[in-house]
Order: sequence, then structure tokens, then C-alpha cells
Amino acid sequence: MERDYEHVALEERWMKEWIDHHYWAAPDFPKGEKRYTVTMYPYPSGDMHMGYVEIFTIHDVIARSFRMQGHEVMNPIGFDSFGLPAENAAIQRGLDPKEWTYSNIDKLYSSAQRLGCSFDWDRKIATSDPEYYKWNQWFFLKFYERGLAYKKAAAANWCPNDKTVLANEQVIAGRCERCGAEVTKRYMAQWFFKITEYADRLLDDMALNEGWTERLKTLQSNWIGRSFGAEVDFQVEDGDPITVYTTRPDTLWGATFFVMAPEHPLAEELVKGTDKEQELAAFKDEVAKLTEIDRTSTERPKKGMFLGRYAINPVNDERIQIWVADYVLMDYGTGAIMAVPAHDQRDLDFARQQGLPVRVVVQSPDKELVEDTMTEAYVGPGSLVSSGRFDGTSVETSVKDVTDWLETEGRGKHAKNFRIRDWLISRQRYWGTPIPIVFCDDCGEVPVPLDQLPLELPDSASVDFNSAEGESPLATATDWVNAACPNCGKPARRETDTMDTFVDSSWYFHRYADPHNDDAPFDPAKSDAWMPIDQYSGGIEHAVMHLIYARFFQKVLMDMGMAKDPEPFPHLLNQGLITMGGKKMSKSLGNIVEPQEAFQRFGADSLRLYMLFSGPPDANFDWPAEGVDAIGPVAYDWLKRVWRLCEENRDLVDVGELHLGPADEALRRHLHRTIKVVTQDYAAFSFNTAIARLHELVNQAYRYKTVGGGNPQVLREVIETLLKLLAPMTPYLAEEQWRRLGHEGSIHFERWPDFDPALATDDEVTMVVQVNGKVRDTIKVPADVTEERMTELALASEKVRSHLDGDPKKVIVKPPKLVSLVA
RNA sequence: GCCGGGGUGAUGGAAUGGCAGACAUGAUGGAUUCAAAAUCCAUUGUCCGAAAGGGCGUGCGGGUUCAAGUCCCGCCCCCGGCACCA
Repeated sequence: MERDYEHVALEERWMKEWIDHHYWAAPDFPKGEKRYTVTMYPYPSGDMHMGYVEIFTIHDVIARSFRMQGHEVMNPIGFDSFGLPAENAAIQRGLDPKEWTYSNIDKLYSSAQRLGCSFDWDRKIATSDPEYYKWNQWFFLKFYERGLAYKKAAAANWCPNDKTVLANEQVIAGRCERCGAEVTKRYMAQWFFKITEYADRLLDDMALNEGWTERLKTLQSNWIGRSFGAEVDFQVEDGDPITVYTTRPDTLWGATFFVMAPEHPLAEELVKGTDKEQELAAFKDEVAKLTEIDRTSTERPKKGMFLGRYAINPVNDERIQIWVADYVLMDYGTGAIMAVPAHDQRDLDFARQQGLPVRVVVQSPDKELVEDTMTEAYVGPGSLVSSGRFDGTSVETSVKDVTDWLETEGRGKHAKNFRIRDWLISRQRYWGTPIPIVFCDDCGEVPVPLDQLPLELPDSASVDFNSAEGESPLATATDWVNAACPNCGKPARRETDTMDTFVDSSWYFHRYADPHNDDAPFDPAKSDAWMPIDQYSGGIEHAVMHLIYARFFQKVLMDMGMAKDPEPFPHLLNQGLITMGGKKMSKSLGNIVEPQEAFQRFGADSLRLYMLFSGPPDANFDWPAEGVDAIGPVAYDWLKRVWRLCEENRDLVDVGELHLGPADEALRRHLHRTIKVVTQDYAAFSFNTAIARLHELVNQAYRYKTVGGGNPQVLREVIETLLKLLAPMTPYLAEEQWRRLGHEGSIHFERWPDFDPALATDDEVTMVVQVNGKVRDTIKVPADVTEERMTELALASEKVRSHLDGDPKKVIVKPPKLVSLVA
């Protein structure tokens, strides 16, 4: 009995079956070969959008194909449910952040289910559950014990719009990563995690991540920003020594002045009691007023002032002026530099502007450098001049040699520096994990004892979300803030800042292995059974934030004996971005394609297939202007064609004896070749070409009858195999047709089809004959043709002969496909 | 400026140094239909040619090779990251 492709009814039916019977539940300890697949858990900002559809679809296809290929798969999902949007909904619309968050979570779970995602619904987590964030607090206390969590008063990035501080990673080109507001600096006491202590390991262990793209490795390397050089001590005339960091110790003899960051505490000390004291104070004010964008702009002319004091260059005892200038940053290196204008563009610009001396100490082999007129600093190779005992040595060797010499003289040492800063985790927000610290007048900073966790958030009704500038809304929950000191019992105050939500996401993939544990964040035995993540997928926007924090956590877990792998996700897939008209889809721009509409009109299978066929998973995709309609001709119409193929041929009766004619042979050969290449395509995540091959298979199956075919056994083999190859991409249609073929079990637990190597190889191939690199003829030859026979056939071709003048000068034969002749 | 990725028909996109444009959409013509939809067939890089056939063609300019979208050198443009990091 033939039936129409009623996509909505059948998809909803199978969705229910899969969920009700826990199809995708993973055991705590895998028996066979495991595959732990994780997609970066989403933030519950509303209902599902196309970005999630793409990420979930690609990820789901991978998980499903692993399952069919005989692996034991754990494919969990959860929510990164703390964060600013929930709190903003509270401020702007008076909603309870908790209610807002959890209603979004419900919507997203049902949309993900509707999309056909094969997540393990029994392992769901939400980071805003006290059962989860309890362990954020536990980790904080463990970090604190290990000296990896500390509080420090420091100039922090302040977003005036979100009214909270930001980690360096959350400042993009001087603007807030979330809202785009210009970031300013604010001097505040904040909690930090000591990620810098792990900087070397974070950089070096990247080599273990064999499944990472160059792009991602570069992004992280840039971020960590390790450089090697030397620390050199300069004596202040009538004062103490100051250390500078330089990557070019070989240019020490060209240091003609000395510069400190305006905020450098020593600057103030050096002018104390002199007539420069006022001037410096004014200068510092001026610099402080600049936003991050202005301060770091290379366009803006540099500003500086001479402090009236001198330093002694340790290599030649020269007396050089000490300046402060805004181009020297307090938080890199030592906050002070030796200025070598001849060989550093910034120093040269400043020297020319202030009329400071320039001295060439590396002479270019190509063009003589002239100190008085040069406008571009020379940073290339060359040999040292005016550098005392090092005159004539090359830059290449002298960086090391000079530093070695400084060390023996006791004036400096080898050193390295990082761009990465410690991770600022304090946020002046309500909807996050409370930091478990109490401040007591007598005992000072006291950690909340482990047995008092979780330290739960107060009810949002007791919080005033319009708290004072720079203060967490939690500070307004008086009953909550006032607590007894865990140490002495006297009245004390709780820390009111909450943690950056990147803390939550730094270890959630361990929790999945043991999501209901009340005694520990997770049982390492369970986590070890699944870790590391075999396939991690998510957006490239997390390249430096989440991915670096989680790697840091992993290393600390390892040091704590809670994890065995140095790297948590050696294989990572970054899906491309979905845009429309070149812009991110957004309601305000009106360039949105609603998944719900696609489910109704074409079905989840069509939507999935459309996304997969649009290009490689890691490529960006600009959705066509026609919106949802685009799915129709490309995906839905073809699925109807598949559906019809199944329906029209299902009831054919098996004629018994297998007798194969040429049409049958041809179709079977095509089928087995398809299995072979599609399997390869799946392994390479090349789903768009896999679909193309399945298009061809379906075309051949339709053509089959018109070329004398019709063997029911062959057709059944083709259809069943087609459904299996399609099952990870369009799980609903595959399941429906599989069952309609009379199978009791689910297609999703079927074994991936094997191909017959004899059938998957062509017995006849097309040989190409080139003359002087141009194709002049194509000839069908047996696959096992000899080189001699190929040459013979090529030279016998009239088309070939007409382009040859006599015998060819040279013959190149690549069996079985190519003969190349040179006339 | 430095680092990474990319530039192929009308469109999305295929091509271990070996027939560029697989597959699909769109378009054009045809079959079917009272008509439409759906379906099926054919054509579809470009130029010359009635055809057979031939020339040109993967951002630009060179090179290596029997053979280059692919490798090398020099550019241009687009996307992403980092950037007064000493």
C-alpha cells in the first residue's frame, strides 16, 4: 500500500518513540570501542535558531554514524544557563531570571528533539542548578587551596553598559564582546585564576591536538603570545635598579633613552619632591581618561614626558633620560622598556617627535642606515656595530650571546614573557555562581567550608537589580550578605561577586559522565571511561575563550588527580557561520529563517539535509534570500523522490532464484561503489559530497527499470543500503521506510553496510589520451590493461594520430587511466 | 604590520598534479495534462563553426612539469584573529 510522505506525522511519531524508549542512553562504562561526542552546550537565549540547527545537525550526523559503525557512543546535552541575558530580562522586563531561563531551556530541548537530535536525554545538565554550581564553588575552593585563585586590586576592563568587569578575552578590539560598548578601565579588587602559571603547558600541549586546524592553533598561540628574550637591569642614577624586558638584547648598545608606563609606581617615586611631580600627576590623569580603544590606537601620536631623571645603560655606562609614555603598557613585561629607536619603530617615532638621539647598532647588509635621517626602524638581519666586544657578530647569534654575557656579568638573564593574563573571574552580576568567600573583620578572607556548599543564590525577589555602579546586585540582598564567619562565628559579609560563566563551561564535559553525583563533581573513574572527547564541535567564536579556559581546567584537574588526559578535546570541528545577506540572522534585521516553520512545511529531515548539502561543515553559509522556501526544491523534493522509490518498490515479490543480468550487475556495481565512497565521505565529514553520491544512486535506481532491470532482490539491496547510508542525515525518513520494509528493530542500530571490494572496483575504465597536454581522445579499456596495450590503443586512434607528426618524442603511461604523448 | 583561511558557471558547490565545473538549484526547450502542480527527457562555462571539430577558460603576472584550480615566485582582493606586547 503506497502512502504519501507525511513528514510531520511520521517525524513526531518517531521522535516520541526514540525518547520514550531511551534509544540514545549511554552506559556509565562503555564495553566496546567508545566515542564521546560533545557539542558545545548552548545558552538558553530563546527558541532554536539556524545557528543551533546547523551545529546540532552536523554533530548529530557524526554521533549517529559512529553508532552505526559499531562504536559505543555517549552524546550528551545540557545548558550553559547562567549569564547576562537572563539578568537583563529581569532588569528590562521584570522577569525572574530563573523562570526566564528554564522556560527557554524547555523550548530548546523540545526543538532539539524535534530536529531529531540523538542526545542522551538522561544526562541533561543545567549550570544554574544548585546541584551543578555547587561544584563550581567546590572547584573554586580547591583552586584557592592550591594558590590558583587569588584576589587582587587591579585595573580591570569595565563595560559601562553591562555594568560588570570583563576578562581580557572578552574585550574585542577595545569593546565589550557581548554588547559592543567601549570598554574603560576601573580599579577594583577582583578574583583571578592563575592561568598564566599554565601558559607554557597550554602552548606546548597544543601539539597533542592532532585534530585541530592550523587556524585554531594560531588563534590560541597568538593569544598566549609567548616570546623569548632577556631581562636587563638598568641602574637609576641616585636610585635603585629597574628591570626591563626585551626580545632584542643584541641592541642594548642602541638604547638611547628609557621609558616607563605612566602608571608605573616607580615613576611617581622618581619625581617625588621635584618640580615634575605636578606635571606627572596631570599626565597620568590625561592618560587615564582615554578609553581602551584610544589608548591602543596606533594612529594616535604618542604622548610622553621626561621625568628629569637618568638611568645608566649597563652595557656601556651611558647616562640616558628616563621618560614616561603612554605607549608603554604597565601589564606587559616589567612595565618599563629600554628604547632603541634605530631598531624599533615605536621608539623611533617617539624619538623623532621628542628630538631624542638615535644610534644604529645593527648595520644592514643591503643598505647603509643613516641615524640622522632614517624614518623606518631597521629590524632585519645584519652585524653589530658600536657594540663594544660584540662588534661584527650577527644578530642571529648575538641575541643569545649577549644574554649569556649579561648573565655572567650579573646584569641580566634569559627570560620569557606571555601576552596572556590571569583569568579575571569576578562578575558584578546576580545570575551566576556565588563566590564562596566570607570577609570577616577578625579573620579576613575566609573560604566557605566544603560541607556548607552549595552556597545558593538568594531569591531574585530579594535582590535590587539596579545596584550601585560597580557593585553586584547581590550586595542588596542584605539577609544573604550578612553571614557568620565560618572561622570565628562573628558577623561577617559574603563576597557578592559571582563567577564568570566560563568557569561553568570549563568542566561540564566531565559532569556528563556522572551527572547526578551528590558527593563529588564527578567520579573520575566514570569520566576517565569516556574522556577525552573524541569529537567536540561548536562555533569558532569560542576559539580563545572557552577552549583555552577548559584546557586550563583540564590541566589543573590532571594535577589534582581527577583527570588522566592532558588535553580534553584533541579533535575539534568548528562549524561555519550561517548568515543571510551576509549578515548574522537576527530578528531586528528581519533576516531570520524559523526552524519551526521549516519543521512544519518540509520536516526536520529536509532541513537537516538542506543544511548538510549546502557545503562543507566548516564553511560559512549564506542562506538564500528566499528563506525557508529554499529547502523545497533542494531537499524536500529529493526526499519525496526517495520516498517514492521506496514506496513503489517495496511490495515487489521475490522471484526466488537470483539470476543477474547486465542491468542488475551494473546497478549492484554502482551500489557498492557508492557504499565505498560515501563511507569515506562520512569519515571526512564531507556530507555534501556524500549526498551527491546518494543522488546518483537514486538516479541509477530509477533508471534501472528503463534499462531492462527489475530484480526485486537487487532493488531491495539498493533501497535498504540507501536507507542506511541516509539514516544519520535524515533519521526519520530512514526509520519509517526501514520499518515499512518489515524490520522489527530500528535502522539506527543497524550495522553500517560493507562493500564488496570486487563489486566496488570498476572492471572497465575510461582511458584519456593527451597530446602535448591536451586531451585528444578517450578510450574504454579493461581496468587491468597493460601499459603496452594502452600505448598501442592510443597510437591507433585516428583522433590522436591527426595531432601527431610521426612518432611521439615521449610517451608517459599511467595505467589504467592516462596516456600522455609529446609530439 | 604579523598570523591563518579563501577567490572556480547565473547560484550553492565538486575535483590523491592527470578529461575543470561532479551533484544540486535555477534557466531554456520538449513529453505528459483541458490547464496547472508533480513527474519524465534534453540542453545549459565561453568564443568560432551549419556540423565535425577547434580556440580560450579556476583573482592577476611569471615559473616548474608531458600535464597546474592544485606545486614554486611576485602581486591584487575578500574573510577571520592578533596588534604601541618592547
